[in-house]
Amino acid sequence: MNFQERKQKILDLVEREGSVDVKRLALHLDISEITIRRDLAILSEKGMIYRTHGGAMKLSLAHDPISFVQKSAVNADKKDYICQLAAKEVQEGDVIFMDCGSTVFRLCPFIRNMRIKVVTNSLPVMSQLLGSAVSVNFVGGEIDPERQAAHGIIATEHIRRYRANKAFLGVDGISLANGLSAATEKEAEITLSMSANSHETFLLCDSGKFEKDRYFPFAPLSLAQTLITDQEADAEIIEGYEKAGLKVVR
Amino acid sequence: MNFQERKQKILDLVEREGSVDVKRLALHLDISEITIRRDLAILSEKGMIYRTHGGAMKLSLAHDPISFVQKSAVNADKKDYICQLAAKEVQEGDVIFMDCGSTVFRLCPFIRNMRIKVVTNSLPVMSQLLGSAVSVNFVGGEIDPERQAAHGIIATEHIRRYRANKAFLGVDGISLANGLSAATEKEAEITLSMSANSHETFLLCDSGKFEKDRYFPFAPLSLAQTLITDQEADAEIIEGYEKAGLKVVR
DNA sequence: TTAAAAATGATTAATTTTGAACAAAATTAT
DNA sequence: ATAATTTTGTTCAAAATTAATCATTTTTAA
Repeated sequence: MNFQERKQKILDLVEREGSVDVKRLALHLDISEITIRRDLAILSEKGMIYRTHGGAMKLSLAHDPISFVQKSAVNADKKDYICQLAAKEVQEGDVIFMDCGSTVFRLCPFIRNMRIKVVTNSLPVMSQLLGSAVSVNFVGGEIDPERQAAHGIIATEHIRRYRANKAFLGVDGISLANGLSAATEKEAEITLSMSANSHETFLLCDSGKFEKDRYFPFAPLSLAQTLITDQEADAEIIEGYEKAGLKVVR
Repeated sequence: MNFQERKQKILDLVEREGSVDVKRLALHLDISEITIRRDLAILSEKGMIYRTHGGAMKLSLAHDPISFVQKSAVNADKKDYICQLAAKEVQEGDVIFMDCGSTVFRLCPFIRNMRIKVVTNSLPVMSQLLGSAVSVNFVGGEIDPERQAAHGIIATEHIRRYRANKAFLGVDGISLANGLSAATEKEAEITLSMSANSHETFLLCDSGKFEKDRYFPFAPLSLAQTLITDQEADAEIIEGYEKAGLKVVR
């Protein structure tokens, strides 16, 4: 029994059963487990099956219903709280920008049923909103597979073609001294152009990022009109931001 | 029962019932409660469910997010055959256009490991190629949830910004009398602009579409240089196309 | 036929997943 | 509001799975 034969049988079985495990395959094909593992590794490398611990599955089954899944977010509950507040700011008929931050992503479930237009450079956001009441406009350009989003010249040009009522943007850091900062230039670029082309800018930012500066400071606090955060935010810091002109919602 | 399988069942149940609780899940899936909690935590962090005390809930009442797995296409094996041939035309370093046809989609597995640039307006194509060796450039614009692709003015403008070596395009109908035809104007628009901005145009078209006219004829046969098809194609018809100037590969 | 290369198997170390126990937090009942 | 109950987070250990290494067998090619 050579690899080609085993490959055929494995694929057959995966197709029929949906999932298989190493032990049973080894028994069934009368070959050692290590060889089965090697076979599975090759098949999954080629994108023909999805490798799981102890076996493998059909790709279509393992594929998440949302095909572009956000990497596990920290502070999921804080972010959900923030997004609930943010959703209240959205009205039927709005055209809104949404960037590719993990907080902004969680706004999706709260706006799915509204009749609005969303312009976004985030694949997860798009995939969450597709098939909902929301009309989605995706910003094109080179896709960064890491960030699952479009960036670059073409993307910013695309954004400039549109005019939105509201922009909902994440930031990686915010401080009185240095304003807004991002982990990469590319993200900052998107944030700037979305903000520039929308009437009102909302920052979605959990309190953990307050008074933290990241790699690339790119704008003063005055870029945004409103900061939406969680309830654990420090009162003094908030007061400082308010004095700097930000409306703080929490 | 591994995580992937449990995830399936949990999401299923959440979808059907609207909410679930840890105890029943543990019983039902025959696994400890702590593991269920960990599973729920992961799913909630990914934004797929809403975590509650003692269980989890569906995030939105809207129906399933669209899965990007292309519906099992008709004539799948013919299409795979065609794509195998098409893949031979692709060389390392190429920049290629791929449209949103179901045949073109099946080209993805054959080019995953090549170092090329793909410019596409098709979500399924992008999703298949993300995370592979291929660098993906997605055409922006309004997303048509039905067709899972970007169309419209912005999309065609975006395409015009790029210059590709090769375009791999599907057609819905092809005939000596009326040339190429499409099911919708939007698709035709994309086909035209991709073809116009690439050095060489390949039509991927199974023989079932030969001498069929669809709703919207939009271009002469001479739009393309090469027609790639399957082996069941009628010899006389092919001869006709060849006389009209098409190179036919099968 | 022999040497080289590829595939397979066995062993052990590392990693991942799972479960148990108990303190902390949240919810419910009184 | 307070106590009782439930649920969760955390830490650690056990079990299962995988990766890595090397020896053995099989295949291929000179």
